[in-house]
Amino acid sequence: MTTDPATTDGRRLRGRRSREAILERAVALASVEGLDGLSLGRLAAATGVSKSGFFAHWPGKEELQLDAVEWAAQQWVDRIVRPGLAAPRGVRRLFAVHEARLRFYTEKVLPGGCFFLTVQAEFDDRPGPVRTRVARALQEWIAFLRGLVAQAVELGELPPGADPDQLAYEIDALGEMVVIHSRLLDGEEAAVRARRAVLDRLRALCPDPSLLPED
Amino acid sequence: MTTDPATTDGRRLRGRRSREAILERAVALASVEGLDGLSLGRLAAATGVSKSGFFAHWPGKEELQLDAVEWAAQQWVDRIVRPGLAAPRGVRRLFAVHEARLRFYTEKVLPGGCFFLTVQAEFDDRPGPVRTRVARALQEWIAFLRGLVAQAVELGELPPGADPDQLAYEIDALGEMVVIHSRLLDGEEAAVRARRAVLDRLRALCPDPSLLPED
DNA sequence: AAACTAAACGACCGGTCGTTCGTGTATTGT
DNA sequence: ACAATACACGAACGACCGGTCGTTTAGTTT
Repeated sequence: MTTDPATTDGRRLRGRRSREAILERAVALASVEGLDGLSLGRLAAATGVSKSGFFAHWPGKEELQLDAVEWAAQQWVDRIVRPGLAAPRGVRRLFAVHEARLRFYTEKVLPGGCFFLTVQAEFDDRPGPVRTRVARALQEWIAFLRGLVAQAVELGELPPGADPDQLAYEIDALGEMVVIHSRLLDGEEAAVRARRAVLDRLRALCPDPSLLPED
Repeated sequence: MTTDPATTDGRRLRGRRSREAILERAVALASVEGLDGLSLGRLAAATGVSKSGFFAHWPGKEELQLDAVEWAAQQWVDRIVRPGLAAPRGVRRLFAVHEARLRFYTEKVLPGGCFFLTVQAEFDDRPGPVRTRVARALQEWIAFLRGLVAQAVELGELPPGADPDQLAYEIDALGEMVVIHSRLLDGEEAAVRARRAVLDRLRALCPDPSLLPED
């Protein structure tokens, strides 16, 4: 039987619910205005709670920001990493992850397009715990991509000379800039170009052309 | 003889000087904190003028922001476009522009790395005159890159099938993301990878390998 | 039913924001 | 010499910021 008060106590349950609702809204709003641009007053209005109610969950704004990064990272894993892992190891998985990311953008899951782009640009020059946490998230994402490339090399689906760090950078850069280009100029064309770029790059390297779509 | 009061009147001269000094500092500070994150109070302290002194030059903050974008665009032309035009037409000019941009980042001309990355991420979801102006700047930059690609195609230095829009997107994305990667994780490695990526891409397309460096 | 506890509230704090206003001070034209 | 002009200033404004306070509401325990 479950006797953990955190799951049986109705008060704490209610608290956890609103905590999660707040974090979800915070990530969505921060994808537009940034974690610092987001004000507690407006976040309160958007979630329907009072401003002072926040301080029952977090001692200050910075702790809320850190939890928002955590929440966004989890969302990224759920929406991009995990679906990608459904594809078979090698270049197909690598490309599936890239496509999952592009889908994340074109489906407009977040109103601002990408939480991490906004927050990375916001905090890359502002030392502190938030920057540290954001840097770790980027580092883990790049390490994940690098691992997928290395796996593809081991499987012989990419040539032994392929540099995992190099390819991971290229795939990330081509994917991330879709957000800015699509929102500021093209609409959907940027995602098509980011897909095309990575697809051509991988097809040029992969000895087995049947592993990747032609277009 | 010059009788234009704007250049002979010592008062207006002094005004223009401080106006330009303010804009230069504004662009530098906005590359770190963004155009909205930048406060007039701190900008005043950084330039040594009083906060109220701004309103002798601009009716409000938004007009200052618009002029800052203009100033940054001019700086971009001076530092990246014009030096690139010194190279001979074709793939060499295209690559020279890319390298000039990477140099702009690695030389830390702006304390935040790139004014436009910060401001694009800040305003891509905020309608208004600033967003419009920023979008135009990006559009002009992409059009410039596209023109360089088209020119290289005409010269036979890139195959007729090369898509200028596609290549312009790739080169911009690979270059821009250097800012985030270098500041958040790698240091200088991101610039090396961005250079390598574009160089390999162009060398793979260019029929004359002598036009581009080997490494 | 009384005692306790977690969550959420409204009112308010000091501080900073962008902006306005009245004044001072050089430099200019007459 | 003396207004007129252009720039810059200090003081102050209302709005909003993150954060604190004492209190109320809802759920649990005994």
